[in-house]
Amino acid sequence: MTDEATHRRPTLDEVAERAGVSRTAASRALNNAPNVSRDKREAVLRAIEELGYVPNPTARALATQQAGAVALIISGEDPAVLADPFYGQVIAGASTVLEETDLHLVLCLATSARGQVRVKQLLRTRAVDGVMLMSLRGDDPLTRLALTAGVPAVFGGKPLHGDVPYYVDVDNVLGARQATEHLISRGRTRIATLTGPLDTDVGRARRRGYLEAMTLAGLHYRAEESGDFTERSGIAAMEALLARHPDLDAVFAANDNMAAGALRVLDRAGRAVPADVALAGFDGLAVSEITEPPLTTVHQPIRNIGREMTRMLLALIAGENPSPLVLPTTLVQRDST
Amino acid sequence: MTDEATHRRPTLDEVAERAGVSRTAASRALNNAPNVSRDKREAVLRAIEELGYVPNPTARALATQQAGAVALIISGEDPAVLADPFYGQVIAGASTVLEETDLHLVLCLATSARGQVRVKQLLRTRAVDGVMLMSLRGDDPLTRLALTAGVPAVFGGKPLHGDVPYYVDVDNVLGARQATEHLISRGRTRIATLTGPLDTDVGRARRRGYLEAMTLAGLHYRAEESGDFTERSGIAAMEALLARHPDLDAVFAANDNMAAGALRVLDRAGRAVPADVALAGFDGLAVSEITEPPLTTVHQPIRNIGREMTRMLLALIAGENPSPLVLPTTLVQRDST
DNA sequence: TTGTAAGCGTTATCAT
DNA sequence: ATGATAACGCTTACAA
Repeated sequence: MTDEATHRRPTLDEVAERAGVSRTAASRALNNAPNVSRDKREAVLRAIEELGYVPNPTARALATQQAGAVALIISGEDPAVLADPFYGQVIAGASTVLEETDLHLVLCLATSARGQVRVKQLLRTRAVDGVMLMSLRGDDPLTRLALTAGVPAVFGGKPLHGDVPYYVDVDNVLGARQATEHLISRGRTRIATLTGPLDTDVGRARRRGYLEAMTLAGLHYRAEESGDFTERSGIAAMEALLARHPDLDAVFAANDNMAAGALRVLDRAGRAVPADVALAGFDGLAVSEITEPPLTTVHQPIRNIGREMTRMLLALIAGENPSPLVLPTTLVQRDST
Repeated sequence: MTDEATHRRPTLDEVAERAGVSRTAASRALNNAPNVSRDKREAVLRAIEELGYVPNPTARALATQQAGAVALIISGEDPAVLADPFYGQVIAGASTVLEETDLHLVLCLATSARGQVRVKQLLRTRAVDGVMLMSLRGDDPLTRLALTAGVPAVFGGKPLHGDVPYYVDVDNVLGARQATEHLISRGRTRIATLTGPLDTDVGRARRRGYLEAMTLAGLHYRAEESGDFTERSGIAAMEALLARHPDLDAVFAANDNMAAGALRVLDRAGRAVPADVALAGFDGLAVSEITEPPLTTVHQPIRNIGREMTRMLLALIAGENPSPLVLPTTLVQRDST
């Protein structure tokens, strides 16, 4: 009603006084506890209304020893990781779940030395009630830190080293195997792969899926280059691959960004896709639909990953003991194969 | 050192006791205030070290009346807006600035009814020391709310209605005009435009730039369809455009996502780009590089927008009175024109 | 059902 | 320089 910009905000004491009750009663009414009489409660609510009272979250947090927030921690080489629309989806998924609670989402990029330090502080000071971590490298000190910080932690994708009790992942091995088997079913035999970073579980798992499929099919052809999931790295890796293995007739890229990069290289090299070289990616990002030709890819339910990570964290905070989750992937065939 | 998971954390009182000083002295040493003797300070720091003390941010926040966090509020139709890599860049920019402070970043999606309510509460309860708002629609109630909440607020892009004192924007009119003039310089005369949402400033501004260029060049051709900055909407809009104005020879799309969609439609319709139809976008997102042909686009320094918004907010919080900022754009010519 | 009083862990004030 | 003492605004035993 009135301009609240300059007005000092009323406290619960003032509400209580106005309602003619004790502060305790006011608090009870505010948090609709059972043990308040009808009339007192109404008096309090009226006073709250009249005074425009809003509770002070910080004071409440101090009293209840709950921060009222959870953090999403994104590790990685540099802040540019966020350019990958992947994270936007995860965040969106997390948000929709948090909306139903009274928890806020704190976003932390642990992508620089300074950022790592800040995350460390976040954990040590227990400034949040729980954390979700993504994109940890094999030797990321954050893994151990998160596990010993005494704060509920769930991981998005298993870290490479160290067993973590709570995580949400997709079956990367199976997905990659299916993509490779699909390429094989299209009659390809000289199938190469563009791997992700081999110091991450996801990078290794997708490579393993490729190898499994090749082995199971009795194919002995092997050709690989690794990248870091960016399109740029896909370009470099594909160039190297083409130089070293000019006879390849198919490529399984560990994600869509790298596949998009590979596509450009193949294009420039005059290799028709899929006629000369069949190409499959992983993720099911928007980019896979807009390339020419659109990419066959292994779709993973990214939004769900964010949702499920958050649900798991909430369960953990509530004192439950949720089981790790492995979400399914689905092969989406498009014109690149 | 010890497993802190179960151990109760020491308080400042305990530090003081251990150091044999008053809590006041301990507090002073902790925040390295000037008025502490050398030996007392050292004793305190030693005690802090030995006890593994970390200050409680909530208690500090209550005492100092500062939340220790700022919020980035993203409005929009649905949570899918985050799929746009645009926001990832803004977030990355904001993070790099916040890393140098002791402020956390709270991310809020005001994309659902529930989300709007939560943002409202965030503002009313003053749970953060300042807010940055993006993607507000013309009639977005958040605009007024943010301005009257008594919390420092900076806007990313001017809201359509209502003058806001603090914002970071790019010169959308000029950028769009340059893109259109570029198309004209390539000999095109029947230039159409795919606009953004016309209830946003950015949507209208880019349309205006198009109109200005056409008028200045004495071109009377007019053709437009509007979308919502998604690739999907670009497809629909381009289809409509092509149906109604089959004679067009160039298109200025209000952003790269829509341009990418338009490209697909043109492709399917057998219109060669740029031979038959020249196509330009806006943003300079990664997508503009990977289409075939790559897109001519108006590049805006997205990362900087996040950085500058944050800097402006910090200045505001510090009690300064920063000036609004309009960042420059640059035309990047690629093969689509 | 009600209220008193004791926290929660800091910082800020004000004498000394 | 120093240290009581009082905020900060809420929750929660505990007693009545």
